[in-house]
Amino acid sequence: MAAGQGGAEGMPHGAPGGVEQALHAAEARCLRAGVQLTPLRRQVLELVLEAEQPLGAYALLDRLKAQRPGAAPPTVYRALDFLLEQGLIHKVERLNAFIGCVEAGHAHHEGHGHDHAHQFLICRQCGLTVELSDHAVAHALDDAARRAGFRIGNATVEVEGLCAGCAAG
Amino acid sequence: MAAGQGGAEGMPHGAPGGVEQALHAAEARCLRAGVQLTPLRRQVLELVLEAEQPLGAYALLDRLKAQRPGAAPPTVYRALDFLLEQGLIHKVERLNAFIGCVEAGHAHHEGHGHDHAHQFLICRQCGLTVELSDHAVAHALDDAARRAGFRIGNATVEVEGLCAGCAAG
DNA sequence: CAGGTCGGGTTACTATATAACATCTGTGAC
DNA sequence: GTCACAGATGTTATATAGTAACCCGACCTG
Ligand SMILES: [Zn+2]
Ligand SMILES: [Zn+2]
Ligand SMILES: [Zn+2]
Ligand SMILES: [Zn+2]
Repeated sequence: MAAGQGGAEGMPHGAPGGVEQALHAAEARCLRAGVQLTPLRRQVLELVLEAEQPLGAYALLDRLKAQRPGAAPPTVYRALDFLLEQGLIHKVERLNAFIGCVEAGHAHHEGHGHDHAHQFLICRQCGLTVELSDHAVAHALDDAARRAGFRIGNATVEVEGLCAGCAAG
Repeated sequence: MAAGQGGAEGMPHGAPGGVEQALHAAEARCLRAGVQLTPLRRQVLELVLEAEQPLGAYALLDRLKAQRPGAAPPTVYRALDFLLEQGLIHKVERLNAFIGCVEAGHAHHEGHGHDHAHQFLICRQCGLTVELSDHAVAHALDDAARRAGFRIGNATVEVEGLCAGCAAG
């Protein structure tokens, strides 16, 4: 954790006021999917979206406790499971942390539901984490797996490196 | 953990008697690198290589205790750190588990040392885990990262799916 | 009013990983 | 020789991540 870590109002990856917009999109999406984006789930999603870096479950729990003193690990894990199932967030395996899906708000992707092909670029210095949806990567991986006789499911693709800012500065 | 989990004498990914060969290759490699493949580290490497599936640190610890009753978590984690640094094993992030590097014994790769580009295919049903070194995947990832302004470091690429055997049966 | 489903509270626990300090052993300086 | 140092391991305690199990209230349905 090196760079700007604003409390609750940090500047997320997408847009400054994009959190509210993303929350509304998530509500609409859950409505269409016939699942409930309850206040708790919405709160957890909001916490994930507000952070400009992936947050661990216990970091989320700490923040959640401010609004919901009784919160315990299962509280946050259940909400995270739901959000993962709905494709609203992703887990970054290398960090044991969670981050909002950048595609979740895009109308033209709403058909996908969960598990679209994605990749993460993680800056080792400032922690900046960027989500890509690179088709070339997805296809190369698909081909390679097929050649090995595998029927493909979800893929975890996470690259550690230096972001443009940190490489320059 | 679903399929055949032979005790200490399982059939590894490569060859039946390949474990001894791999251990000798590892010794030679460490010698050349000027680092010590101590008995403890060698034992841990052997345990990793004997399993035909990735093993978690505590599973390794249990097996290690049979030979080394005093072993504790740091014992095995330190050995694993060493083996990771030397490129003799990899960590499978999705499983929090460790597996021998298939390249480690290949003479023509010995120059690389650690962190060669690799990918894992993990069967969700039988746990079979296969390591690939697909250049097309590596290049696609490299390109994508470059376009995003990232200077690339290590990549974690892990695909969950069904192996040929499980897809057929 | 049952009886079912779902979300969530609560407690306790398991699993994964590391910090910190102690001990031992070999090596080179003096 | 012995002092100082580095590397490897032992030892104890703790931090971090994730789950199981049980309960309870809200809601719907017959
Ligand atoms: Zn996404
Ligand atoms: Zn950076
Ligand atoms: Zn490898
Ligand atoms: Zn299989």
